[in-house]
Amino acid sequence: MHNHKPNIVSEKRHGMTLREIPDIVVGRLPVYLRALSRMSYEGQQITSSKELGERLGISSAQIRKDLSHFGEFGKQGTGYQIEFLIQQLQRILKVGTEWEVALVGVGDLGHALAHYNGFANRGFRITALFDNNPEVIGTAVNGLTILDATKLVPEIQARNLKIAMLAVPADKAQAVASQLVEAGIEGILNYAPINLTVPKRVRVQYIDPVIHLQRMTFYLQDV
Amino acid sequence: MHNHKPNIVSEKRHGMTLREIPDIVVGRLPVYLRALSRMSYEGQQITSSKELGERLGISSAQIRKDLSHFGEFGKQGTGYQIEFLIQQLQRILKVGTEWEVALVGVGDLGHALAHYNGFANRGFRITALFDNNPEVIGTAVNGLTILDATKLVPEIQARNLKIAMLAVPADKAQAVASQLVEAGIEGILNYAPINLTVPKRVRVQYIDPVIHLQRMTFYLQDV
DNA sequence: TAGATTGTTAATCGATTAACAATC
DNA sequence: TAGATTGTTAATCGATTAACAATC
Repeated sequence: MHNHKPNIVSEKRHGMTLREIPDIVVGRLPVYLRALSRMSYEGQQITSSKELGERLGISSAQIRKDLSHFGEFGKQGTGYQIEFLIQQLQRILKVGTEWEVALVGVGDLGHALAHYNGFANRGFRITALFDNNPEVIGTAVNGLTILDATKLVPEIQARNLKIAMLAVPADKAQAVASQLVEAGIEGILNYAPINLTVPKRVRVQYIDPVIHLQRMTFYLQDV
Repeated sequence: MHNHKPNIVSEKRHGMTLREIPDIVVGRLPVYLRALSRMSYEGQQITSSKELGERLGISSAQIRKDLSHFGEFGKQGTGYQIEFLIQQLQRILKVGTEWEVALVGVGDLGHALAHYNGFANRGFRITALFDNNPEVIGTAVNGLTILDATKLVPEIQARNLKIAMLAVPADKAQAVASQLVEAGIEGILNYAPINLTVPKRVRVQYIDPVIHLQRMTFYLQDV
């Protein structure tokens, strides 16, 4: 049977009770972190829930409530020290140091991901590339040698990787995902336009541009 | 002031009343469509809300309720004709025919998107490429000539494009987005890791892999 | 001090689910 | 017919917001 209760996780010891963190709150924290990092990059030192909310199209109350699950990070009358709040969110999200990430599938998209410099300073670094195409195995992309996908399980185990990006064709995605699970991967970022079946302990996030486009066309006038 | 009510849209005339469709429901329809298309591709002809829900990790009641906003598409005792339901969802999402899409920024990611064959048959086709790099302007990618980004507004207007993908560096994204709005674009799929400010009538969807990764690491054990 | 903003509470609002009559 | 499944209702559950005491 499915568990239709929201996924929640215990986080803060609060007096004697343990609070639970709704998934939807966790989902907003990276967005807060990204906006705060931008503010910091632009030289700003302090912000308020009101300002941050206006930037993100979120109510100030929601931001304060979300943060309150984890502690008290602001000052009445003043707001939040941006650098401090960034540090706290990095700690909460466990992105204070870098996670090493495996990338499976080095086609066009895989190449783009391997070259992407947007992972740096945000907690991730691709350190292993896999493909099953004999013509590319052994070649280097962005300084990393592409490994044989048949060695995926032992290589990932040996490196103790916990996160993988999946950029293989849709009809290969489930088989590779199962291998990733076997190798001990606990989080999969899936670019294949297909729903994966994995054990409950493994987190899957989906990126499919068409899903986003179709969410927009619903609201557009037919041409 | 912000409008913090959920975005809702009138859709179905239901007796005398007009129903409103919550954003969150609209967001699930493309996921249903993708799964149904997969089932159809695999030769299946009929499904039920129970089966579809189990595939997606969603309750059957939710699927039935979501669909009920738009009409009655199933048969008691039998379930849903997959092809028929696909057609209905395509109509509702307005992806029965192809939308022409502009792509701005033909770097690594832009190349991958220009080559991606996952848009075909799902309602979208990239028909215009723009970049500001003189070395690539005029060259072709996947049969499309890259146009000068300084011509973005008149070109998009002339072609009457309504949707654009934004794959430029973060520090250029807001400026380009403003141009897209000026050109009459009504939906932007933004790959730059930054929040865009656009008029309310313009829909923005965000794709930032790091956001997804950070949503996963929250739940992982620190290494 | 006066003004601003936090963290939190309680109320409101909306989404999800259980249950079932209808019916294929 | 018996079994299965829909579409819908009402109840439950959870998320958001308004409001405000606390306090910087």
